[in-house]
Amino acid sequence: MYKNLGKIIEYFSKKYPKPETALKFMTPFQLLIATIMSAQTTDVQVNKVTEKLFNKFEKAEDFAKLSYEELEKEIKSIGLYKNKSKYIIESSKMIINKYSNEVPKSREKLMNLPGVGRKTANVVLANAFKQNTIAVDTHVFRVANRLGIVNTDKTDQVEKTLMEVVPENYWSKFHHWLIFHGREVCKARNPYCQGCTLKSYCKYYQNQIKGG
DNA sequence: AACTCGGGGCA
DNA sequence: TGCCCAGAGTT
Repeated sequence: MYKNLGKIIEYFSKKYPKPETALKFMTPFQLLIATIMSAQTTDVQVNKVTEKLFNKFEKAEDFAKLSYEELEKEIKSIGLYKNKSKYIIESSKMIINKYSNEVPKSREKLMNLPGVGRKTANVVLANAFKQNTIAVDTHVFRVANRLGIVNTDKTDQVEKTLMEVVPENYWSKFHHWLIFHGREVCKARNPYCQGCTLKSYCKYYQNQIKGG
């Protein structure tokens, strides 16, 4: 058991009493598409395009009909739009043809869709299907390593260890907490260690002050 | 294991 | 205006 976890949970519970997904939840299909789009960009950028996009195109059939070029125009502002347009359209086709027009509810099947890796699959499982998972994005990965809750460069190992160490009823909250903390305080570059309440529990900070 | 895809935000 | 940020697929 990671010894500072109680303190960390206590701090986050106060600071973020009711953490929620930044991606606006719609249908499971739309959440899947929004999550595919969110790779290598921010939820803010994705939310800028989804309202208009889902107003024009609602269901898998609507996306399956589009040409790559048509969809590229709609989502250009999120970047990596050629890949993502292809992933979205091909995933839509696969959902229709292979999964009876239902977003699959298993991780294996979700990860079989183009553009869906483990992080995206876990986000969909957690938010669309209320399965208890910890999706490991770059924030979760970085913050968990810095705090010293995990010590690994393997994403799958971060997920595994967090699920072992964090009480199950906190998995979803913990996921959001590390993301918020990673964005606002424990940033990839120039983290605000001085103002961070968790610094006395943080391996990264302790190493910083030791190193000078 | 390294490379590719690409825009927005910010110093 | 150039650097940094954020996942998945391919080679």
